[in-house]
Amino acid sequence: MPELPEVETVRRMLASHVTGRVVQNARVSGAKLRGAVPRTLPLKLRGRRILDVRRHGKYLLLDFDGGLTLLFHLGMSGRWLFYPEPDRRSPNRPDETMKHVHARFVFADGSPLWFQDPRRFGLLRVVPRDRLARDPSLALLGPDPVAEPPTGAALVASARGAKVAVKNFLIDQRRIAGVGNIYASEILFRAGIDPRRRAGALALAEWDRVARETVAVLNEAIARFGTTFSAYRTLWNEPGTYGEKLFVYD
DNA sequence: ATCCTATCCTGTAGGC
DNA sequence: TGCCTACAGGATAGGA
Repeated sequence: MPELPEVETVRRMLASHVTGRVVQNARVSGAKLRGAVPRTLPLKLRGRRILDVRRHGKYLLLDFDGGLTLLFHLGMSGRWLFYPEPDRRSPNRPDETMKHVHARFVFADGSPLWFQDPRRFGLLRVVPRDRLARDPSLALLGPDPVAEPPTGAALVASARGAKVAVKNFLIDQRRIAGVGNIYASEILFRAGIDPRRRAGALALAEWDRVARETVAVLNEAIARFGTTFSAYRTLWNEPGTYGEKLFVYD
C-alpha cells in the first residue's frame, strides 16, 4: 500500500538513476489497470529523454523532453523495477518470467525499467505537460504535506463542519495528498487523537499536533524508505524499514 | 455539498 | 497438505 513515503522513495531512486536517460524502446501489455494503459505510449515516448521526476501526493510524474509527462500511480501493488547495465546477474534484475508486467522500457544503454502491478489498481498515462493542471487525477488533489507542510490553522478551517471521522478526513486526497491508512493511523496515535472522532470536532491545539506529527511521521518514514507490508518494494526490489517503527497500524 | 457503499483486482492468511 | 473463503485497500462512480 504505497503512500507518500513509499512513493517519495521511488521518486528519489528514479530521479537519481533514470534522469537524463533516453528511451530506446517501450512496450505495454495492453492490460487494463485503473484505465487502460494507452497503446500509443511506446510511440509517444520512444526516443525521448527523461528530464525530471516529480511527485504530488501518491502520484508520480516523469517529465520527458518534447513536452510530454508520464503520469503514474502505484495503486496497491505497483512497482518499478530497474537495473543498470552491466550488472546482468543481479537477483533484482527484471526477469522475463515475471508476471503482471504492464510496461517495459529499455534505455539507450540497454538498462531496463519495468512497471509491474499484480492487482492492477495502478495508473499509467501520458499527458501533455501543459494540461497536467487540468488532469482529472491531479486537479482535485490537496496540498502535498512534504512540499507544503500543513498548519493547524489551515486544517481546523478545512475541517469546519466535517462529520467524517478524522482518520477518513486525513486519507481524503482532496484535503491532504499522500496520507493513507498506515500513516493516518500513526499520525493520529502520536498526536493522541482517537481516529473515530469527527473531524469537525477537533480543537485548534489538536490540529496543531496533527500537523506536526504528519510532517514528522512522513519524513521519518521517508528516511527509512517507507513501510513494506507486502507488495511495496523500492526500485531495487528491497523492502522499506519503517514498519519497525509503527505503533498502531495493523 | 457531504457522506457512504460497492467496485475493481490478485495474493495470501487463516480455518478446517 | 490442500482446498476454500475472507480480506487487504487507493481511487472513484453512483446513490442517499
